Amino acid sequence: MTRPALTPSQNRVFDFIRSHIRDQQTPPTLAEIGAALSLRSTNGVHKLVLALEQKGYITRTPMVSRGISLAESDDPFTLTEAPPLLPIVGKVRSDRPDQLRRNPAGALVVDPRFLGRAGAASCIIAISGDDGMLELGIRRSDLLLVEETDWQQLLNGELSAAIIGERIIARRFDFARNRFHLRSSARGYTEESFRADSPGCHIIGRVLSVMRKL
Amino acid sequence: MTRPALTPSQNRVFDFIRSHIRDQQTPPTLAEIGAALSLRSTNGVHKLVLALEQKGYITRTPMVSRGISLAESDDPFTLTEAPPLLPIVGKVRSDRPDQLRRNPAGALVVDPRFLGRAGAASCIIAISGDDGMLELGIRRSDLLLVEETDWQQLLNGELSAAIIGERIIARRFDFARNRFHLRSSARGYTEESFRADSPGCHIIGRVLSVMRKL
DNA sequence: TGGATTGGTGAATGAATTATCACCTACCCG
DNA sequence: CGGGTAGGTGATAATTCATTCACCAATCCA
Repeated sequence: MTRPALTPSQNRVFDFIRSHIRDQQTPPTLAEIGAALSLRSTNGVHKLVLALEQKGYITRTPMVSRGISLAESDDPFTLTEAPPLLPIVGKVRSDRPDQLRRNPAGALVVDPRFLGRAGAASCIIAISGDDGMLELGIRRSDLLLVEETDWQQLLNGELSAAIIGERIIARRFDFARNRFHLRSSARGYTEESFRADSPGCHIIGRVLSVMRKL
Repeated sequence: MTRPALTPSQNRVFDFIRSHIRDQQTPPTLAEIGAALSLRSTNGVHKLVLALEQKGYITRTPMVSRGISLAESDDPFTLTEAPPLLPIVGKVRSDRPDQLRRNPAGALVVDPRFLGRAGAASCIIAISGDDGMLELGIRRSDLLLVEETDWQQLLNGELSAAIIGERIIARRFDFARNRFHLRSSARGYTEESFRADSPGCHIIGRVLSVMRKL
């Protein structure tokens, strides 16, 4: 990270930007920077900011107000890339799968490694509604990290999350003769199967991780 | 902090604002909020944001782009403060418990809620070495979030993590007649017991959470 | 039934903000 | 001296963004 040294003026601008983000929770506008350094013209600021960008101290988004962000690697503030914050799904019904992200019951910070190759945007946290996968160590009210996918993407035998009625459950997924077969691995649970277009069953995606607070 | 409850729509907006600030380091514009919630008009967003302000969830600066900030009281903690990064314990031996944090095999970001009342400084991530707590949904190689405590602090029956030899296991803890009794909940595992000062067994603390990447 | 609340669409207006142009000053350096 | 670089003023164009108005639909409740 050997970036070119900053001139005194550039240093003042950079310091101001950094503290503004920390204190105000938002980057400054060019005019605000100018006011802080007693500059009458935003153009002077513009050039200084441009220099900061070229030297790799900040990143800018063109034509966006306050489109300044600190370059990675700078200070503890941006140093750790913000870990994913996934929505926890609330009440849903199998016939309204579009409502999955509608009423999040909150959000959960997860380690990015739990996502595997999946993007954070396609992942949600669902709460297991039964003990049907007990042998696999998944219990009622466990937190399931689910990658949303079409059921067409699932391989037979993959661990999937599905909405049955108003309950979200984890099951092994199999597709055959136009029907889903949801296999449990716990004694006392029988296999359930649904027509692929049944409103009583919606496949959310594949289960990537399980978490539980004791 | 008894603020009026939020409607589902307001909740979605609030969550989006919070995560936007969190990972973009800048509050969203009305248009950005609208895009995220699939609203065509910024006016709808404007009204929702207005409601959030009136209910005391956010503060706004008029006529300022991105002039939204989270109201105090919405725990500035989880927001500003980076989520806990806990060390993952590497190889250890029961007779050298002081080496627990010596050679961490990495670190894991966890949601602060998994810690319960425990401080992040006293918590570590250990890897379960067997299936002795299968009935509880804990399996070999699961990640255990353990609060380090003296065994004297543990209540009988609490779920604890212990080092036996070179393996870390989760067990129910009981103390009687100067001996630890580590009870398994899985068939095929028998209770083990150790003298309180046995070098073959070290109690790490209590297990607060379990996580597993599939 | 009728009104209040909430959440929308769509469009228009103006303030806020960024980008850019012309031109100036000071300083360092070959 | 001449030229390059950094930093500045001032003005203006271009775009983003917040605000506001008119109107609509669903829901809840008296």
